[in-house]
Amino acid sequence: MLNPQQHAAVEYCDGPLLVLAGAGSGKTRVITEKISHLISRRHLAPEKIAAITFTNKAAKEMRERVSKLISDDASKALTVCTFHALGLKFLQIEHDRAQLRRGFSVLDADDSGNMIKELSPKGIKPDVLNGIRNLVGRAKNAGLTPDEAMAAARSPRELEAAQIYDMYQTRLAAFNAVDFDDLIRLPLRILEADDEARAIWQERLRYLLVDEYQDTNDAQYRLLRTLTGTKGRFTCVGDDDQSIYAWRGANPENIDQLGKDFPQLRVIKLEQNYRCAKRILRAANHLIANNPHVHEKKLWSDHAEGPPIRVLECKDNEHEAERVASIAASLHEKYKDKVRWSDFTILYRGNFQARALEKALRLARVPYHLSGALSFLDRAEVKDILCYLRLLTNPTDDAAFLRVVNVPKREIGATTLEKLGTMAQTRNASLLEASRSDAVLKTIAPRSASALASFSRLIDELRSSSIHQSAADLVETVLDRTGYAAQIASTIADPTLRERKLGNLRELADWFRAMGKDGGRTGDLTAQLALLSHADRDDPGNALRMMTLHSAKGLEFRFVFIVGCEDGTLPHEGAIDEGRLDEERRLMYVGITRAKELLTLSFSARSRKYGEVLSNDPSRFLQELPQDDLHWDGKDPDADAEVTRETAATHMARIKAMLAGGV
DNA sequence: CAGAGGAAAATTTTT
DNA sequence: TTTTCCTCTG
Repeated sequence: MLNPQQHAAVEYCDGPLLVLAGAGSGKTRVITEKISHLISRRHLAPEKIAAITFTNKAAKEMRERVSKLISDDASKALTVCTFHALGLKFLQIEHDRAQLRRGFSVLDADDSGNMIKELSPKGIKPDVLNGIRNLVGRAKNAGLTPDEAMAAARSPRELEAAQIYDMYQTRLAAFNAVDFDDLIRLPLRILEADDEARAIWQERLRYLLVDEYQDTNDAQYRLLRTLTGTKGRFTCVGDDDQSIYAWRGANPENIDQLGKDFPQLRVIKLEQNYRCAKRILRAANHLIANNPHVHEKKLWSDHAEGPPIRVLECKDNEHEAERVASIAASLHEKYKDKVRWSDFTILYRGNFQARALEKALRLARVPYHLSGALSFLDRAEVKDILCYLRLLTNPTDDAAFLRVVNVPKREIGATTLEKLGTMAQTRNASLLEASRSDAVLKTIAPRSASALASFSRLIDELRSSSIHQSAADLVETVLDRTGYAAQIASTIADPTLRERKLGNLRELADWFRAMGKDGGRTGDLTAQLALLSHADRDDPGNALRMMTLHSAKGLEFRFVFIVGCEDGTLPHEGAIDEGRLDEERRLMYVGITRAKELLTLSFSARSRKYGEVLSNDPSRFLQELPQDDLHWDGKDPDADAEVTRETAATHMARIKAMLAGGV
């Protein structure tokens, strides 16, 4: 049953709509119900509807939920994907207008980061390099061309970044490749400039629903605006309190921009929380009240009060991990029939924090699933094979060429490649083309030249056989014909490791099989896979989930642990230094509001960084919580059982004194 | 050109 | 402490 506000949000389809939806207020429900409503009551064809999310995980979940409301055929025709995936789809159809050739490559963040590094002065300091990457990304997200970025540069550093941006785009064009930002920027440029394309796409997508709207950046917002035209056939759902991506260019002010660009905008607030126990919600509201607010909203819940929020005070990370693991295990034991492992989650600020937890969970025999950390798509062997596929479908992809030319070892080293690179550049040819040319090969040492020649022959042979093969079969062929499989067999002594690598490659083939069910070119599938590079393994099963606070957004769990509640970790020290505490606070808010029943916060007095021991203060956010709802558990492990409540204020003072004195 | 061994850096969050 | 990168040797 929908509440009146949700109902109104679903029914209102005549103009632009903004839904300000607090945490746990049923916003995904509104979107899925609305899709169903548009199809069955408004008779809109499902292929003309697109629901846009920010993560693949959210897209997957939304598709699952909506498929229960509509027919299979309708579900298939519907577009449910991320902004980036929509951009990719656009470019694959409109590659001519984007001046890309079919089979263009999508570089992941690693590839593009490395390319910018190569274009920067060598010996550059890592933080300066990161600054450049940031500035380049910002220019792209603002929808600026390299020329515009150079004109807009206000400092020597910005000018340098703009020049690197220019070289970077030139190189991408030469490689027939795009990066993540281009997946938004290029479609936007085409739609804004090309009336015909705009008309086609506005007709093609008649209604847009955007989830997590507060995370849109400027380019994404313009894309939305351009796609929906002046009529504004869209529903945006967002929550300014859950804006946690400003660091990568998200602009939460897009929420206000909507009202300026669409004066007819209707705004509906969802304020009833269906997820959290009263106490948990009170803590969240209390915390977030410390942030400035443009849109006041008062979230309420009619759930039970719930138990106090536990705060675990620990000696060090290991101790913290052990306690969290043992509390989880005893809860699971205590409520055996009523609780599943998948009801638990442990959240943290940075992926590195998972390490200590993993160890403790293994020891406690708790089944867990790590989401987000080095997925199999990030593994070297999988990336190698993907680069082979990229090179096969896009012979000008020099980045892929460089990655695989000497894998497995073919005696093609740095000197040879440098020479090849210069030759290719003067002839305006790709590296693969250059290594096919006799004139080029003549200038290279005979041994290396013949190695290069046989490599290019190998690629050409593989390409001709690739035409008749599915992507999954092609993976097998590549493994076999390139000698990659043989290399794994001969060079890796450890049988477990060898099996893991081969298993990863088999899984890659499986992915292609699953993705290619409805057809699709190998090149297109490879590009799609680049977008999945993180965290989207299928069903983790009945296991405790561990993830960063960022990737927890949109999810809910009965039992939530947030570890590392220390100043310097959460809030992160960089954020403290730069005075960006609001976003850190929202991150904590997101974490707290994931919990339905039980919330446990923990911090440790000491932690090891690079082997060095540091002492921490408890997170300042702990003091911003309603102290009456907290239950402090001291360092003594026995205290984990049942502890007398101490007033939080005295306890906090004692901890501070102890930290100041000790260590 | 490849592998070994030692020095230096690494930890914020993601499409 | 662990991982990555660089240099040196065969």
